[in-house]
Amino acid sequence: MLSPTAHMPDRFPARHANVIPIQPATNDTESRQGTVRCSTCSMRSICMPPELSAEDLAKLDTVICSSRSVKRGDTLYRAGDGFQSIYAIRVGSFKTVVMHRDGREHVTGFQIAGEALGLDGVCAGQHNCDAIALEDSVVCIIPFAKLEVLCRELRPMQHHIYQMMSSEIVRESGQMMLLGTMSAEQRLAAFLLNLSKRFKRRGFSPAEFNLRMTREEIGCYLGMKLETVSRMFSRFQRDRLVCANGKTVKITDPDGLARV
Amino acid sequence: MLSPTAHMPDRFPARHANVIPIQPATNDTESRQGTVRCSTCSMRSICMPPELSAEDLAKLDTVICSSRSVKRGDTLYRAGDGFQSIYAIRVGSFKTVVMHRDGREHVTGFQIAGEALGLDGVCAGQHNCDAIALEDSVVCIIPFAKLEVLCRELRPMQHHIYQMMSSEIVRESGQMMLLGTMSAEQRLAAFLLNLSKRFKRRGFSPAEFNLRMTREEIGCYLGMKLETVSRMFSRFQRDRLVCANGKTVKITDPDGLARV
DNA sequence: CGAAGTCTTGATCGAGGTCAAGAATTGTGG
DNA sequence: CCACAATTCTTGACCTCGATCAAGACTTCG
Repeated sequence: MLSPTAHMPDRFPARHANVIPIQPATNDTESRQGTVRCSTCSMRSICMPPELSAEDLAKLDTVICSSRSVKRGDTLYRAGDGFQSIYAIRVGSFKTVVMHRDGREHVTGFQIAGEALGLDGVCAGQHNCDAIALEDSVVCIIPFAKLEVLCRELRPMQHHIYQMMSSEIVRESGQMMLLGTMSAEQRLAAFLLNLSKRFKRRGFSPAEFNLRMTREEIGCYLGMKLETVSRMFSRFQRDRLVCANGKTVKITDPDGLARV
Repeated sequence: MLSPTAHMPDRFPARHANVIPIQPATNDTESRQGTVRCSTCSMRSICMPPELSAEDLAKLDTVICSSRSVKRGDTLYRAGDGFQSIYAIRVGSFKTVVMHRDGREHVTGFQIAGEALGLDGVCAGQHNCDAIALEDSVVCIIPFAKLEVLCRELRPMQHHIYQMMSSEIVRESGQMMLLGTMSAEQRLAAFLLNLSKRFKRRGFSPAEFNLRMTREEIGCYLGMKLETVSRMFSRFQRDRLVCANGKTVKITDPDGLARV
């Protein structure tokens, strides 16, 4: 584990996050959002295990007590940055990007409100990818060292973190299958249905939503070129499966889309 | 049924170092109820965190105390099987395969001695893929519920499990990048160099080793057809980067391979 | 030994990449 | 508010890498 004195990359203002000592609430100098409380957060049913008692939640509030705003296009963290915290998205959305030394980029995921960021950093003590906001966003900062302490006390939290990491492993397996075996058409269909499902889970319309990412970013996630993404959208439109107008997408025939 | 001793598959000539099963120091005669001891296992430096005390190891021995033999071609677990344990490979190697309902298969990983299997099961309480032995193998059985208890007591173990899961996330990110952005030639080169590195880590020759998987399995892992795998091997041979003879591979120009 | 599985190589084809041009959308400053 | 520049998106024409089909060689094993 990195020592608490591990230096902060200078592109991050030093007041950020993890250097804040073990002190509850009031001190979040860097947050533009004020105090964060899991105990009263509307996203809790998505972020946290259901079986936490009021007492457990109080403990949680001492660990997760600061947030951070990230403007569209800005990075939450970059590959190589020292790892101190994981993040839960409160508002907005992100993409995670890994880069090969030759400059080749690949989008490994899109994350929306209620989802976690940064789990890849535990492994080597430094982040493995860039996390970039697709729109103005707010994240809860979860200092990982403190979380580990908490997880030794609260069995449900411990299990929940294992589940979160395992889910990410399973998600990536599915994405590998998509990239390894599906046609461009099938990939885009799977992508849209997956987004739809996640929006639905959060109480939004599964049928109509706004894409926060460009065709190029979608392509980079699905392993194809932006022109191909555009062509597949046109094909779906022609086949009356979706009605796509720029970033606005309306899924008119989800079953048909699933059968592609 | 289960063979009492892990034997070396005789189809592999003995002159290749890594063919010799990576034998733990203890003589473990058998499956399932055979005694396994992390405290005296030669793989421990690969499987476990270094900072465990003798006392910690004794605790570990109460959790990880049985092993299981899996014959070539047999499954350790299947997608859908209830999740109870994770596994550490003592001897041999495996592939993990996810299947789409339409029958499409994708190999998500190859695991060799010292590596873990089954972490994908935590998420939904059931395994997400099939784990199939590529050769006669032996795994340590690690009951996950007991491991969780242990991790609440032993900080280094707790952190180690987080690291293992995070490593898997990072590994899969890299594989997604490979599948999403690289040419067939680059994929095979990256695959061979990755295997080489893992063998080296275990004290075997990084330059010469035996593939335990078929061209088809490699292709299914790298998102290409077996014919393409074969063609790429021939191309590397022509360019004097590797000397491939069926399953025997000798990397003659690792730098050249990395530059592909 | 023969059968089944695995590997190599050639010939051909097509999905998706590349290049190009123009349309639509978004953002910015006056 | 509009004008205009910068992104982003769509569509067409063409080309390439890797898939597909096919045949034969080699390996493994009962």
